[in-house]
Amino acid sequence: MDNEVIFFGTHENKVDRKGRVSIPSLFRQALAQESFQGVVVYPALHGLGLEGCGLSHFQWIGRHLDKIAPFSRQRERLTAQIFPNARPLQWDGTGRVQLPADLMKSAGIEDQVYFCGMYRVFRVLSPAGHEKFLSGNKVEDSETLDSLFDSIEGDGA
Amino acid sequence: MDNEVIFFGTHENKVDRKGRVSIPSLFRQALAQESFQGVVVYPALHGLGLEGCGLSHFQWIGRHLDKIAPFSRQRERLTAQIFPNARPLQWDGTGRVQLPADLMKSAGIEDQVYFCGMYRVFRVLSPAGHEKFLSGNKVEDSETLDSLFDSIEGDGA
DNA sequence: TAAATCTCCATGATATCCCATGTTCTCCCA
DNA sequence: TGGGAGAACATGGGATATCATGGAGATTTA
Repeated sequence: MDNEVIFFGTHENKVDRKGRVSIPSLFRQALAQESFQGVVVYPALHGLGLEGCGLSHFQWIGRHLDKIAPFSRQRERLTAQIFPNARPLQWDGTGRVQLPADLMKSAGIEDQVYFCGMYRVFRVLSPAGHEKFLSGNKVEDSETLDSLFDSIEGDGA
Repeated sequence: MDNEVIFFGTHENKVDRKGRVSIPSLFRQALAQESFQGVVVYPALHGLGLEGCGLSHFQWIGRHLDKIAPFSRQRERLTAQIFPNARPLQWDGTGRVQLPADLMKSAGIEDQVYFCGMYRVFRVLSPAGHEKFLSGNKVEDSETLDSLFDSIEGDGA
């Protein structure tokens, strides 16, 4: 697949006093061929900041939930974490969206955010959250990273 | 396969004061039939300089991630190692890309780089990094080299 | 009517495009 | 085999476009 949506890089942007923030141009380009010209944002599952993606990937997340037993506790918890607080945010002519106040508050975001490309999704973090994000995901030595990769099954190709 | 992307050789190029650098012509030729006319660059996993490849090889890395449970901590950590620091760099009409300042800094690159073809990927190294790269990968005795080669399985053909 | 949201325009910084130059490499012919 | 013409390549610099950002005014919502 060619025009796969992939989010790259770390982008530091400002939130103005109205709560507006520019979606990084690279992210908008990645989402260019989506029918919905905007992003879906929700509190990150691992508890740090917000997560966002295009609408079609958000729908894909929903389909994953369908695989979980319908009345299980796990399904309820995942669903409850994502959907009630998720918002579709359409960007304006200059590529900005309005961050809802409650999401900003829950992520501790004030006047500065980091957008971290995370493959099919991206993170939106306050400066402090970004620090935690970096230290929390640090891999101590390259051996560990290799072994993490090695634990993935090969594709036999 | 004919049009397999393989990177050969070592190429020494300059970084101009705007942060631009020519992608070696051989590398561009190798990537000629990729849909994205550029390279994806990220900090090398073994901690020395930058690594780069074509978009399709990078997507192949992504497909490895797709095998991991989508909401798992392991997936998050692996993704966080690569994507926030990866950038797609499209070359211009003269074959140059703009190296992002943060990547240059992390690799200690200033005004000169070495491109080292490494089969499916390539390295981008500062002069000092290139020195370390050479000495770090030196094989002390032929016994060791033999055992490295012996560890490769034949294809039975 | 007040508050919030959206649209539009201005601006500085940055990245990209475009053209020019010198060097090296390749090819061709004497 | 030597030399010269031409092409390909790396590189420099100025012009142009894009991007993030701030603010004024219009529109909507409660």
